[in-house]
Amino acid sequence: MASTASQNIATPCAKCPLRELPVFGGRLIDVNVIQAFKIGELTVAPGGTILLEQARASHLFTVLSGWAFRYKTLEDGRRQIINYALPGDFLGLQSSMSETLGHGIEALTDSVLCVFPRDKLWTFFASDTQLAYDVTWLAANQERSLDEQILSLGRRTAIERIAYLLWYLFDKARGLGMTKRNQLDMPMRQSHLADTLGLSLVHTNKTLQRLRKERSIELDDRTLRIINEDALKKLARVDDVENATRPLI
Amino acid sequence: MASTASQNIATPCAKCPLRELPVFGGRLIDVNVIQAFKIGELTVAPGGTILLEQARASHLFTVLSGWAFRYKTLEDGRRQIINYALPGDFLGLQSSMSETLGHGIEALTDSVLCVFPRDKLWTFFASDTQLAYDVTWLAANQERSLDEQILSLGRRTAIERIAYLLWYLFDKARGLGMTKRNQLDMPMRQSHLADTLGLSLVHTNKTLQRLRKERSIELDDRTLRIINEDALKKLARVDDVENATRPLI
DNA sequence: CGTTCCCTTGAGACCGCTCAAAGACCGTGG
DNA sequence: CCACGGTCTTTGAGCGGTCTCAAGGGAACG
Repeated sequence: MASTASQNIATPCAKCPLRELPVFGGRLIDVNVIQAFKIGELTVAPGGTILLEQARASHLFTVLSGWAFRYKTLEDGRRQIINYALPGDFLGLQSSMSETLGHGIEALTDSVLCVFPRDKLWTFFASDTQLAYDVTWLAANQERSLDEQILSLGRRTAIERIAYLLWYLFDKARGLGMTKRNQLDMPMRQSHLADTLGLSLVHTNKTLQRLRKERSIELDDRTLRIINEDALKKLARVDDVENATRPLI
Repeated sequence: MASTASQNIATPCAKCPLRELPVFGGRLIDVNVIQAFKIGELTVAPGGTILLEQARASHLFTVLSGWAFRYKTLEDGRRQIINYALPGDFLGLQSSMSETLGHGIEALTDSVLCVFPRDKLWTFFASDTQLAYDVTWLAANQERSLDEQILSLGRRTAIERIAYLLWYLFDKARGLGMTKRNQLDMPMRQSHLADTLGLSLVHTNKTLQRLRKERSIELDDRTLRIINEDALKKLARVDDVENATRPLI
C-alpha cells in the first residue's frame, strides 16, 4: 500500500524540499554525492517501527517528512523516550557503528525516510570530506541536545521539564517552517510526553493543566499554541542558544 | 608547577600507554597521524577546570590519565553531571563543532590530557579517512552511553540508578585495567554521585547504605568493591552489551 | 586543637506515584 | 441514528519515594 507506492515516487535529492530551508542554508553537500549515497525511501505509518530495539542496524536514515521518536525500554516495560526526530534529522548512527542497536525508533505520523547503506559510509567518508565532517557534526550536535535532556531529567522539576520540552519542540519545528504563527501540530499523546519527561501519565496531565491555567500554552487535541513564550523559556531556564545552520545529509 | 613541568615531558604518541590496552586493540590510527595532530598536553589538578561552561571551545582533548566529568548547571546553581571521562575518552566535540560550549568539564584527579586543535580537524579529516571515521565512531558511541543515562534518570528508581552507575563505572574502568580484582579507586564524592543521579545528597547516601547492607557493594572512603556483580546488574537491569574494541584518538 | 570537608542520621514536608473510575471523542456496525 | 467499544484525557484519593532542614561525628590538615 502506501509504502509500496512511495518506492516509485522517491524524491530525487535535487528536488529535496528540505534543501530550501534556511536552517540548512549555506552548508549543503553536493546533491550528486548525497544522491549516490541514498539507496531508497522508507514509508512508515503512525505507530510503525522504523528500527527494532534489538536489531542490528544496517541502514542510516534522514527523516524527509513526519515525526518519529527514539526510545529504550526496561525489561519490565518501563519506556523512556530519548528524543524526537523531525525532518532533516539523521538517524541510526547512534548504534555505535555496526553493533546492535540498543534503542528503537518508531513513527508518530506517516513518515518518509531517506535510506542510506551503513556499510558504504566508509567509502563516502573517503571520497567526500564534507560529508564526513557533516556526519560528525550531526553526531556531536545530537549529543548536545541529549545533554540538555539529561539536565532536564536530573535537575528540572515536572513543570520545568514540560515547559522546556514544549518550547524545545516548538522552536525546532519553527526552524523547519512547521509552525503557523504560534501554533504547532504535535502528534504525540500525553503518554509520549510522560515517557519523555520521566513522569507518570497522571502527573503529566495535571502539570500540563497548570501550564494552561497560567496561560503559557494551549494544548487541545493535537495542536500546541504557545501563548507566552517568554514565560515558558523563563520557567524552563532556557539559555538562549544561537540557532546556527546545520548540515543536511 | 605541575602543569609547567609536564609540558616538557609530554608523552609521544608512539609511547602512549593507552595504545597497549586490549580495548583499543586492532583499530589504531597510524601513530604519526595522531602525533601530527597533537599540539601538546594539559595537566590539571583535582577540581581544576578543563573547559568553562560558557567558553568557546578551541581544543579537543583525549584523556591520557585521570578522571574528569562533564556537567551543566541551571542559573540557580542546580548542577547535573552528564558523564565521566576516563583515559581514552575524547572530549570537546560535543560543543557542536565551533559554537559555544554549553557544558563544563572539570578534573576529579590529577589529570593529563592530550590537546588537539579544533580548527585542524577538517584538515585531518581530509587527509586521513580512518581518523574521520574514528572521530565519528566515538561521537556516536558517546551518544549511546548518554541514551543509557537518560533511561536511568527517566525510568530507574534511586537504587537502580546507583546500581547502574556503579556497575557502569566499574566495568568501564575494568576495561582500562584500572581495577584490582573487584576493587576500584573512585575519586568522586557522594555529592558527585548525587548530581549524576539526579538525586539529593541525603537520599544518595541512604540508598548507598541499602546497597551496602545487602552486600552488593562496599564503598569506603574512595574505593569501591563490587561484592555481588550479578545482583548489581540484575538490579540495574543491565542488558549485556558486547564490549567491542573502540578507537583511540 | 580548631577548621573544614565529608559522611551520616533523624524528622517532617511535599512532589510525584499508583489505583480507580468517570468523561470525551471517534469510528464502526446494527 | 444510536449503541458500542476503544483510545485518550481528566479527576479524585491516598500512599510513598525523595526532598529539605538540621545537627552530629569522623578524618585530614594547618
